[in-house]
Amino acid sequence: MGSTAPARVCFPPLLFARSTSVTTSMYSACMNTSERLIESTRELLWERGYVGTSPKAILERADAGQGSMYHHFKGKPDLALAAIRRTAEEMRAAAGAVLAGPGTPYERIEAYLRRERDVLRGCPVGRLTMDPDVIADDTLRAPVDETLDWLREQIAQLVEEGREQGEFAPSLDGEEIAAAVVATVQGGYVLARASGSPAAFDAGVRGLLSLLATHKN
Amino acid sequence: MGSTAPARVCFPPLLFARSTSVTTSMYSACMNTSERLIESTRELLWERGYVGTSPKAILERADAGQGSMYHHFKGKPDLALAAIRRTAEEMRAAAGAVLAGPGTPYERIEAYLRRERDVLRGCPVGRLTMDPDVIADDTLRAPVDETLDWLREQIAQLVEEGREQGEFAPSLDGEEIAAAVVATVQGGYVLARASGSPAAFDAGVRGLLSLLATHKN
DNA sequence: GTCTATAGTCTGATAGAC
DNA sequence: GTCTATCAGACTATAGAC
Repeated sequence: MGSTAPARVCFPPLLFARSTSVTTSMYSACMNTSERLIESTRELLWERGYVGTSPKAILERADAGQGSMYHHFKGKPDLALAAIRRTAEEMRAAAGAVLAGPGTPYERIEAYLRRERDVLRGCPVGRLTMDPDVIADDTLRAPVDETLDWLREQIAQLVEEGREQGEFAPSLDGEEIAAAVVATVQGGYVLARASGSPAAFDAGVRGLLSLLATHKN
Repeated sequence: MGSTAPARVCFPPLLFARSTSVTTSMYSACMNTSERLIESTRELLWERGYVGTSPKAILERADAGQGSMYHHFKGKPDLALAAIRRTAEEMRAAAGAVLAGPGTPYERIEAYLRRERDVLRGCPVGRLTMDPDVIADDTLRAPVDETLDWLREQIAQLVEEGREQGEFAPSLDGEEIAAAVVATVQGGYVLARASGSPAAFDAGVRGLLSLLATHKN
């Protein structure tokens, strides 16, 4: 067994915060170069966005040379695409698990809204919408669009389900409520980061839930 | 009267979209250099954020040389601060006018939510929260924080007023509803930019209003 | 006040050795 | 596969002429 051992993710990569600037990635020992490049890019895209992330910074964090990056990927956009797709997929899985979990439709929407989050870091998918180079490139924007669209659809179906079961008032529109729910989360990150505290995020979630709760029968 | 004529804003600078890339600013003829630098920076911060905006791009859009910028401002952060402060002030004035306008508390909140917006451009204040260099610098973050905080306070007071007048249910919490309202707007921009269409923004606003409306008596 | 010239660093990419 | 060397251009700032 040498350096060509199958890639195994030792740590759930984006689940631990990286508050300190380190030269060698904590997981550099247990991933191949391609994986390290993708994970480093995912972290940097989350922290600094696409425009604020340079190949040099990616390579330093991944502890790799220029050649490795241009061997595995066509360039910065190509590597970013791989990173964005993986982040989108991860978010879909995490949100899907909560939304498809146990409980009534209201309870599952509440579980999604109250789901544990690293609020001050923002949403790794949503933040990309503020990146001009991501929005300008349909290929980079697609995973972002699809993920948020999928999320709204899931919640809209849940609202419709709740209406049919009589948990929600018949007057509610599934797609509109879903958009309000997802927007409250995405906007909650904005308020939290502006104030430097998660309090505003939590307040927004409680506010929306208080409005939604009184529509239950 | 020469080039030292008092600065007069010919066009409400940020109210017309700049879809095309131009070398000379439309308003370059009727502003002094300092003003042009600030207005160019405001545009670029809105379009590309702080990290994505270079002094070179600012100077080209303002039709000014390096020397002018470093004469009037200490550097990029100093110029950005002036631009951010002005944008924050403008947003406060615009939102304040609607929130202090005619109508019941609900109607004024509705007017704020339905207020005409260039949705796909996003919020010139809120988008800065996704900029790592803005969040890392308390001086740059302050105007953003203060503006969004002020906005939430205004809406919270409006909700309290509506409760006292019997328009809203007593169970509603002003600060929570205010956070949900502002978050819905900020998150609406995210959804709209992801999908490339203002539809999701409008859906979220309608969803929130439909929840809030049935709390009226 | 405004300009150009210059500087040192970073960006994003290519070439070619090992 | 991975590395270093190299490159043209951009980034941010300073110096000094006008």
